[in-house]
Order: sequence, then structure tokens, then C-alpha cells
Amino acid sequence: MINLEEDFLENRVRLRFAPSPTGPLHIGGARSALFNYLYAKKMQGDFILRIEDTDLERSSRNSEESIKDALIWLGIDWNEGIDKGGIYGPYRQTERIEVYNKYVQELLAKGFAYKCYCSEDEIAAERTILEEKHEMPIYQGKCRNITNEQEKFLIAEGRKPVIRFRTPIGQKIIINDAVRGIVTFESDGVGDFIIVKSDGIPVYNFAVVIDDITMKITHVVRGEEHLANTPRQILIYEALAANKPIFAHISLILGTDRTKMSKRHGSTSVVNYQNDGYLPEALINFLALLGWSPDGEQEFFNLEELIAQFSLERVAKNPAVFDKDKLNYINAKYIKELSVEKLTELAIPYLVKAGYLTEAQALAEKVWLMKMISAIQNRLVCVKDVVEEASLFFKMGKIENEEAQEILSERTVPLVLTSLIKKLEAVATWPEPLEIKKMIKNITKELGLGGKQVFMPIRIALTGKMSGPEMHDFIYVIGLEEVKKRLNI
RNA sequence: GGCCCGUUGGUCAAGUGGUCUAAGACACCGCCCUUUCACGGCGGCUACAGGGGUUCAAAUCCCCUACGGGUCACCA
Repeated sequence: MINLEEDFLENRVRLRFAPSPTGPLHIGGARSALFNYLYAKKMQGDFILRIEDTDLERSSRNSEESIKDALIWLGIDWNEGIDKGGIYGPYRQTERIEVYNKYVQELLAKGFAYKCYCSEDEIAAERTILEEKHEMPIYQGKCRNITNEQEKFLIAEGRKPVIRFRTPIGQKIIINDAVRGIVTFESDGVGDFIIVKSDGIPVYNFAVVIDDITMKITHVVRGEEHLANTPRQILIYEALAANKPIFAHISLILGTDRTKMSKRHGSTSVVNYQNDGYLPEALINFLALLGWSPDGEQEFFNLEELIAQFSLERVAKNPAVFDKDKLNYINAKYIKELSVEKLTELAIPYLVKAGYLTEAQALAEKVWLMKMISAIQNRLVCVKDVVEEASLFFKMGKIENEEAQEILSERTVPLVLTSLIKKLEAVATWPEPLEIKKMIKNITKELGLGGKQVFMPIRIALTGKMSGPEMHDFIYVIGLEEVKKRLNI
């Protein structure tokens, strides 16, 4: 009898993102998660979030939470895994120790693995000697064929064993990578690697494989830094006679100095961008284009469009430098397309934090805030910029520089300013921005002055600055009383 | 250092033997719009790492060199 559900799953594409919770979600991790997600969705498969926390020292629940938060913020949602559950759980490696144990015993029983009683110091000494001889620093296999007698003796000494994989000698290990093609390694360069630490916790290279086998992962998309680990993992798949997934090693994201992006390159975690007021859609769009290119000339994509167009074949082999200018460009574009209401909502926390108003005031002045945001919307690269751009609306700025001071000292300035006030006071209802624009134009005509002689003094007298939002928008937003106050009239 | 991966303009990149005197985007520069700045529009600059092959034909295939990166843990 055919088990329908089982059969269905056999043919289902399943991908996972498996971060270790040792810090916030890194920009490179976000891209890995995205590519996995896009491919899984494109193939109408599953996207699983698994936590690789076998490094007890560095893992923390806080990090796990922050990674999940970042993924949710980005809109990369998983349908199986941590918090969501699923039939292949648990999804945290420290909760799967028994699962690993079962396979360790199998490997041990079949002779694919053995216990090694060498101490860390002994291994380190061995490595130093090998390095001095310019040979590969791999384990020399001292415990490979240990006798029971010797083993008893070692245990009596109080030694705690690690478990090593017995790597075959003189074998070629071939990876057929979906982005890199055929990559070949020699087993002799791998050596007998540790699969279980002396504390009984399996090591990453072993745990991933067992998880990927038992969770029926079909495609492993991950950073290129894992390529060198893959031969070890393949050896384990083969020892266990398990089906290998399709591997796809995507290139790294580099800093401007062309080394792997790290903290010294500036913001590397997703939450930094979130805090600066980058939009998740913009970050996704940017990340997708870093190492992947669409078939056509489209530059802006939402998640659905990315899912529809994504393919592993179009993932680039070469590493990509993180180009903040381009991110800024994309983000600014997304900000311009935001509704004023939505942007205002996003901006309020920044305005409150800057001390311009209280939350209660923000709520009460929502309409006014929207007018203000509308005046500065296309000057923003990220939402954080409102702090700078909006400041003029709340308080008069200092006269920016000497040039500004000189412009303000022109003989015609008082005429211009009184003329402006007169016009603003002459109308019964507060004029719309375009009317204000006309008024200012008329001042130039009436006084026979150049545009600059009119515009700049008004701007500087009202804001202290030589540049900023459109003057008519600005006047419209701050209102007559504030204009008079700033002009000391 | 060994092993592995990579190398098209400052950056992201298209290009899978002829359609390449090499697309597009960011950045930069210039012009227009705007009585400033910004936004927007238009235009410009700049690239197949080098050397050997293979082929009628190479950015595209092969080899070597150079350069860059990754990895060599009881980290993931």
C-alpha cells in the first residue's frame, strides 16, 4: 500500500535556514535566508528555520530571538521549525542529541567512526610539528586502530574520548554544486575529523548532516565559507547511505576592502538597518540583487516578484562588495513611494526620540505631521533622516554660515520680508503651498529683484539654512504665527 | 603555506563561441527643470587581470602566471 503523505513529501522541495544563535542576524545570513526562502517558495516547497546551537558557550536565547525578529521584520517567514513546529522537530540542535546519538552508534558499529583519546594538547603539538614541516595539519590517526587493552588503559587515565570519522584514504570527493559546478576534493586533505566532542555534543559538521537527512532537506543553499566543509559532510552522507541534497554555495558579501564583511565595515546586522529606518522591502530588494540577477531589466521587486523570478542558475559565482550607495538609492526610492500616512507613522518614533514632541502630541498633531512629512519626503534616504530634516519645523536653526549672514544683511531684505508678511496676512484663509509660491514670485516682480535675492533671505530668515525643503511647503506647514515669530514681527 | 573558489568600468552586474566597436543600474561629471538645495529628466566618463594556446571566429573553451577571497578548531 502506498503511503500518500510520505510520497508527497518525497517529492517536495525542502530548504532551511540554520543560523547559530551567537549574535544578531548578519546581512550575509539574511541573504542566505532569502535565497533559501525564495527558492523554496518558487518550488512551492517548505522553508524551515532550524537553530544550530551546539556551541553552548556562544549560543544564547537572546540571539535566537533577535534572529527571528529580524527574519519576521524582513518578511522572510518560515512554515516549519522553531515556534512553528512540524513533524521533523525538534528544531533546535541541543534538543536533538538523542537523534544524533543513534547515528553515532550506527557509525561506530559499522566502523565508520572511532573513539579518540588524544588530548587537546597532544593534538595541538602534533599540528605544530606538521605545520613546521609544511604538511597538512590533519589528525594522524593515532587512535584509529586502538586495541581494547589500550582503550581501557586510556580510560583509566581519566581521558574523555571524542569521536572521529574514519575518513577513507586516497579517495576523491566530488561535489556537484548548483552554482559552482563540479568541485573536487581529496579525502587525504580532510583527515579524521571530530564528529562528537568530548562533552558528548556533536560538532556542526555532523549535526547538520543528520538534521538535513532526518528533516528531508533537498537543497542546501549557504555561504561559500561552507564549501570547504562539504567534503566532510558528503562522507557522512555516504557512510549512512543517505540521499545527498543539492548543494548551492553562494559567494560571500565583502566590505569595501574586499574582505568578508565584518563589524569593522560598519553596520553588518539587519537590526542596524532596521533602527536606521531602512525599509524591509528595500533591504530585501537590495540583497536579492547582490549575487543574483533577474533575466530582464527590472530593478525593483517585491517579494512575490522575486519568488516568481528567482533561480539558482542566475546566482553569481563571484563575491559581491556591499554597496551602501545603492542600498541608499533603493531605500530612498521605496520611501518616496510610501504613502504619507505610512511614512508619518514610521517617522513618529524618531521624532519623539529626538525630543521634538511627545507621543500624545504626535497623535494629536497627526494631520500637521503628515503635511510636514510630505514636505520632506523626497529628501529622505532612510526614515532616521527625519530627525535632521524635520528639525527646522520645530525650531529655528542657527544661521548656517557667514555667507548666509551676508545674504541676510542685504539692504533689500527687510522689504522682502515685510512684503511676504503683508501678503500672507492679506488673505482670509491660510493659503495652499502653490499660492504661497505665487506670492513669493510676485515679490520678485513687485520689488524688481532677482529670484535669489528674494528666496534666499526668506529661507535663511525662516530656517537659518541655505538649503532645505521647498519654501512654500515650509511656510505652509509652520503657519503664519510661527513665520511672524521667526521674523520677529 | 596546503586545499578550494573567484577575476567584465569605482561598485552591483548582463553576457554560456559569431548579433560585443560589451546591456542596464548605483556612484561620479555635465546639461535641463527648479528663482537655492533636493526630487525629476537628458547626456557623458570609465571594463573583458596578463600571457599562451584551441578555433575561420573567444569576454565566452583549455593551460600558465598574477591578484583577490574562503578554509584549514573538541566554532558554526
